[in-house]
Amino acid sequence: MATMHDVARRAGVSLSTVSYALSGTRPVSPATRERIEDAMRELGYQPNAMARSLASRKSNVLALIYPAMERGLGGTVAEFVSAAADTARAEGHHLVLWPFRTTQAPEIRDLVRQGMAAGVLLMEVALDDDRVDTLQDAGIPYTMIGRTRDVTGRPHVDIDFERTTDDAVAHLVELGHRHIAFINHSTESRDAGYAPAHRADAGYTAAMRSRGLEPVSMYVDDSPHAGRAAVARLLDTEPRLTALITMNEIATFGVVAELQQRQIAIPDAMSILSIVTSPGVGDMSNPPLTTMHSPGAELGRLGVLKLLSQIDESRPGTPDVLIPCLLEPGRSVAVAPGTAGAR
Amino acid sequence: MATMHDVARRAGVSLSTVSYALSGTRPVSPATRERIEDAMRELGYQPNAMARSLASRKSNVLALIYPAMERGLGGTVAEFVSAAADTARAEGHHLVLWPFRTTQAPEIRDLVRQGMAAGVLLMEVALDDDRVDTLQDAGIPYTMIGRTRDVTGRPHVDIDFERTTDDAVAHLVELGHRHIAFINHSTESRDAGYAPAHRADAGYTAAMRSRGLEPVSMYVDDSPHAGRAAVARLLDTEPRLTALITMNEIATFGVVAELQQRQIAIPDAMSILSIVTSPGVGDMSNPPLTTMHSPGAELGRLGVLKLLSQIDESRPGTPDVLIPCLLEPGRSVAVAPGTAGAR
DNA sequence: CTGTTAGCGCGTTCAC
DNA sequence: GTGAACGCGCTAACAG
Repeated sequence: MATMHDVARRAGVSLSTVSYALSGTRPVSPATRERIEDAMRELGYQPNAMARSLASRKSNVLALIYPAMERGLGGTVAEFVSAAADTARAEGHHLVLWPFRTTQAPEIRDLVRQGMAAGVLLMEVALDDDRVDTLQDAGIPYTMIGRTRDVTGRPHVDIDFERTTDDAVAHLVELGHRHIAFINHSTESRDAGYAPAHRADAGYTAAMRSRGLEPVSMYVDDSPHAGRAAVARLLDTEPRLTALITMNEIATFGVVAELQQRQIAIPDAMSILSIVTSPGVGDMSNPPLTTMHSPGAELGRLGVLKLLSQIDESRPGTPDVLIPCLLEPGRSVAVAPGTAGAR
Repeated sequence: MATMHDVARRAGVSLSTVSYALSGTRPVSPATRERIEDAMRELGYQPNAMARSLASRKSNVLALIYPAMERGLGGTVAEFVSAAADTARAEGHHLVLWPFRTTQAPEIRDLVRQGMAAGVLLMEVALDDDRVDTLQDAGIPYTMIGRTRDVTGRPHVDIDFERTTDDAVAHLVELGHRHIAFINHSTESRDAGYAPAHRADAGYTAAMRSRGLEPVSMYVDDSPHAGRAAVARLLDTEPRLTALITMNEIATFGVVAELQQRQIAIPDAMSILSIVTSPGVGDMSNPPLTTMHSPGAELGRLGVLKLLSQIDESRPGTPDVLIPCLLEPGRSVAVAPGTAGAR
């Protein structure tokens, strides 16, 4: 491994000149700059990241904590990670994932204190999350992807679940639907304080009530079988149902299968609107589902920028932001049966 | 942030003594050791990882490259990551994930050269994989989780697809099945050189032929809908079918749904054996699927140990290893219809 | 068993 | 525009 010293000698300049040529902190004449660059190329020089961050007292690593390794990374998270990594790179940083469980807040804190990262991106934030408190107390730069119950003074970017569920209900109501059920994640996730389940439920309920409609919301396990069972129960208790909003990809597979088996036509007899989905899931069903797609990439980008603004005081601050999911028409939503004409 | 210097002063010892007390490289008397530990505690001392690896010329970071961010992480990978992280920690290292696409081999190489990691774990290795060549040429310690076409001199741990498929066929044949089809991943994945698709297909085919049976293997997209279509086609072309081996979790959902819709009883009329699955997927169907579970955790552990042995010459070498998936009985496999009595 | 000291590779303040 | 020199926090000889 060639060092800066080697480059300097080969280029016939001083060590610091090489440093300046590299960082651009100080003007360097085009001639010497070229000589330096040649030397670097010839030697295959790579600056030593450790020495650099030791001397500069700053790291260019951003750590993304993704705790739900047990369940794996969903498509939404994948989009998020890709965008976050690209943004970090564009800003001269490196995004790395640290596979820590939610209970490992102290480990996360210590790693940052050891200089392993300049700041932390927290995913899968629960309504009450120890990690947030720990990082806040330690004065470590962080940004939540998601939100705790109370967000005052806590930098975050998140999906706007309230707006998304309201948009979903509004879309269906415009098409004449009056009896719309909501299929959420499992009761276990709700009880564990899984924020999306809470916020979406609250949003859906409010959206229905505000339109004078009766909410029917269900918590369903993430499995096709549970999805089928949920449909069976719903049709039983609410026969007038004409539309379903689902926020549970795996269960939605079962929902579709059960409806098909019962010869309930999608979308003519039953509309399905799958919200907070990852890319591609809509096309995995037949007919392709109408979805509201998570703003994963946008959140990744904004999350990184927000974190960088926490780390580097000189950067412009970025606002906390909530982004709704965007409607992607498929063929699983139609005018409510019995509704006159088009919308 | 307190430094070692601060600790030394507070404990009334020399700086190097603190270093030795920390690393254990040299004996330190219990008395002074205690004083040092007290001082560290009182100051909330955290060793600076950058300075340490700069001085020692070694990093304690292991990078796991996971390229399939496009598709997200499956459950198998999640098991792998958890075990790998735990093993790394137990060995005094840190596992971090680097989200790089397969085309970014040079970036990976450069990051290691910059000292950002001591070695690299490669996942989703294709039959022909640029990353492997790049790392090998650069002399960077690495271990494949998976295998290229040619594995001579290329450290790896992987699923034993040949053995797994043979075990699967053997299990079904013992139960009297003679007409057994195989549902693989998509043709696209195969054409992209996705190694599991190739190896499992070859293994299944050989396993059938060696028993005088006719292989019927299909490449199916990873979607419930494609799974349903595959079943329809299979029943059409091979009506004597009594068992299916699937290596495609999402498609399997559709397979089950289609069979149910056609009133083909699982497992009485059709056995389903889902191989290379992640934990929990078996229970997501009804009846719960009989599966052959990927040795994710074991691969994670062995992969890390193997990488460490590449990094540290003084460690005992570990052999390349192939581990078959393990049968986990569910209720989707039974004696072939028409088979007299039990096995 | 402990202390002293010379680097590790680079950033950065000073003088020139 | 350039170079010399010091220090970032720590490891690892080298001396006792």
